[in-house]
Amino acid sequence: MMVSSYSSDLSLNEKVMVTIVRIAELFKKHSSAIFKNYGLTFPQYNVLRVLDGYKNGQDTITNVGKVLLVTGANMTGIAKRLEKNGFLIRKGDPGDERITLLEITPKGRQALLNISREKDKNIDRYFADFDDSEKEELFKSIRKFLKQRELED
Amino acid sequence: MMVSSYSSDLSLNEKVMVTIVRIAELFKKHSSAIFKNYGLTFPQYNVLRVLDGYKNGQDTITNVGKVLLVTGANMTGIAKRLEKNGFLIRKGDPGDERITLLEITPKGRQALLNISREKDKNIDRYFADFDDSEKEELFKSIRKFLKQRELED
DNA sequence: AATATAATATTAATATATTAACAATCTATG
DNA sequence: CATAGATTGTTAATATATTAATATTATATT
Repeated sequence: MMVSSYSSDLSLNEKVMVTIVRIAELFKKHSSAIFKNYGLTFPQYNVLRVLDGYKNGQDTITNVGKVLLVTGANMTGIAKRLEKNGFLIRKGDPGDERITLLEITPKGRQALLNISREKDKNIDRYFADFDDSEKEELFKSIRKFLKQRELED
Repeated sequence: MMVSSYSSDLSLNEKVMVTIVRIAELFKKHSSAIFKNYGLTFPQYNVLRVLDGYKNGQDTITNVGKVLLVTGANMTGIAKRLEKNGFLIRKGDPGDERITLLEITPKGRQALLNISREKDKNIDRYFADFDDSEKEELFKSIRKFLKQRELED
């Protein structure tokens, strides 16, 4: 099987990008498999995670989308499915009738708690061969990487 | 705006994963914007890229899917749309009638050539602040990272 | 040779994602 | 105040993605 022959021409830069995309995809697959047992998909989990970070458990659709890089049209569907399954409720903002507020429910918070341990175990598996200083180094490196590109837009 | 308050509780490990997913998503968005001008989506481009790596420009649906971490059911639709737009053709394998071979067309190869320069320029932007040794270090680090997890399945 | 199992690909149902078009509300400017 | 423009969210069309069910062909086992 010549499965990997095509990658031999890639520049080092492209190899780094391909590897990063691959890690992200593997991570999403593994995480999704965990979340599924609790009735959540990957983006749905992340929406709850953002809401859970606020004391009142609320944020607007637009804000959550900005944090997660999810477009508004896409957020509409994700929020509707989350509401249908009782993980959040949607309510209008009294001060601005254009706005739809999302508020995580107790069921939503509980789901995050239930998922927590398994999720962390999955994450930690990636770091089995890294010591603390290596980890810090890697984080600094990819943060610089991300910042470089985020600022350009 | 308290947009980032939720992330303060994340462990270093989780921060690394979140950052990697974010880089991958940004990269996909930027790449997609380029490919779109040539009539291709991100996964469609990657399928062509795999086929282009073989001298005969051919591979089975299953093999391409394995390389790209795309499920078979998903490959069916992607290949059909690529065929509809003339970037590849589908043909049966004379030796095994279960198999559908994908073969990149001259139009497909030309599209890759046309995209090449812009694609590389986009990639190189991420590395503006990295010298060669830093880059090698980063690559080694994330390769170890990926291998650790790929071997577990 | 007959049949059970495996491999390959497709279809259907549902969720995610993007862009474009739209509707409703808010804000700013004259 | 009136209205032009911006903001917020939804809908529609299309592509991607997963899982489950299915059909077809290959392979293995008896």
